[in-house]
Amino acid sequence: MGDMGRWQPDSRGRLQEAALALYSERGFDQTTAAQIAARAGLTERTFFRHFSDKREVLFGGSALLQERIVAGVAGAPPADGPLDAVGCGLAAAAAMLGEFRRDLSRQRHAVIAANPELRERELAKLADYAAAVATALHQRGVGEPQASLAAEAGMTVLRVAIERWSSGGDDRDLADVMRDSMAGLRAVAGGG
Amino acid sequence: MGDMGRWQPDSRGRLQEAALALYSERGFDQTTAAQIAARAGLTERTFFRHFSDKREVLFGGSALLQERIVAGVAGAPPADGPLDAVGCGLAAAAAMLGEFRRDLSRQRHAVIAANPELRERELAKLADYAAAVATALHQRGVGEPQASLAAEAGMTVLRVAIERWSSGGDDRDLADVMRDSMAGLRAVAGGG
DNA sequence: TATCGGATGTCAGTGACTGTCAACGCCTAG
DNA sequence: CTAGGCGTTGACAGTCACTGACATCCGATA
Repeated sequence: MGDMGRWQPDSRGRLQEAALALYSERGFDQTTAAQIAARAGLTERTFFRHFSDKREVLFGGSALLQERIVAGVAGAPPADGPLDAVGCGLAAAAAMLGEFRRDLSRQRHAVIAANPELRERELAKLADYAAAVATALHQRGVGEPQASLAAEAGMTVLRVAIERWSSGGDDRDLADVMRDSMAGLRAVAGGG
Repeated sequence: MGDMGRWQPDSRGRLQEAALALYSERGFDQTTAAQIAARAGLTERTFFRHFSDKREVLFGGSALLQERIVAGVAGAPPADGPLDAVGCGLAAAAAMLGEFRRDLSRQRHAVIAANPELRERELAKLADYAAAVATALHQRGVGEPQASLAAEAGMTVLRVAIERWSSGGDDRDLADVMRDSMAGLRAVAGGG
């Protein structure tokens, strides 16, 4: 099922590493797919077999992250309201992102922040998460537009928290930053 | 200053019309920039002089819309809280979008909804609005992360409202739909 | 050993986008 | 009325993202 290469193992992983390195060194625009492939000991054609486009190579873990978030929402206490349930999903996300090496997270975040096309793709991923979370809320009996609003608001919290954690000076655990951001949203939205 | 063409007038407008028509008929992927230009009586090279890429031709009014939103926020009553101020910006947006021919709005929305790349671009525009709104809130004395959260939450409301208004069965005024969505967010976020 | 299947390499092609330069039309100075 | 400046457009060549088709290679299995 995995992807153990026949020649050198883990072609996909090597491509991801090479891409992050080159995007950091030369910038996204100045890096060609052929260069990434060459650095990984492969050909351009093989790069596009593993990743649908040049941006996607930076978002390899997004499907897994989405699963975790949805699982967190689905596993929230039944008595929780929509936004509390989304908060459980965010906690799951924070746990998963916390496992990763923080220097790599920052490097990746810096590359994405430096390029408009990559920011677009990241927003699209967050929108995908929001759609999946809204579906999970529907299964908890939440109707529309509450489900969509809670899901999208949750992704707003995720985005703001990751921004503060990853490029700002906030050195606490991501989970803490995220709880703070959620509280901030509640204060702004509830207090008027 | 304007763009009154030397040959036929309004090259830019003709390109926008041609693009919307072709994207509707054949789909975004199946339309080439050369085809759009030909339909407008111009060349491919001229298309890319007016629009930075194939998607941007559908977002010609976004800069103006952003100005209106920011003006709405800046002009909100000083006593209003952050989210109320953002609500004033949304009202300005609804007013401007309401001036447009509704059939064209729906056609444009359908084209965008049908294509992932165009959805990405629309999300990017909304993120731009959010950044501008956050800046406007800063000038009202709102700090971080309240400004970013209120701004992003407001764009969430805008997105959900436009979705309901433009492709859903909600036939009321956009301004009404938007007020409802804002109330929904407050209920979800405030009530838990 | 024969062969099958998945991953890779090779090659040719389309189309988005860019740089460069020439041609054109309008406007203004003389 | 003419000459020259200036902004818009056309023509052309080039790079690179991405795709389809086909050959090839490796490891596993009968």
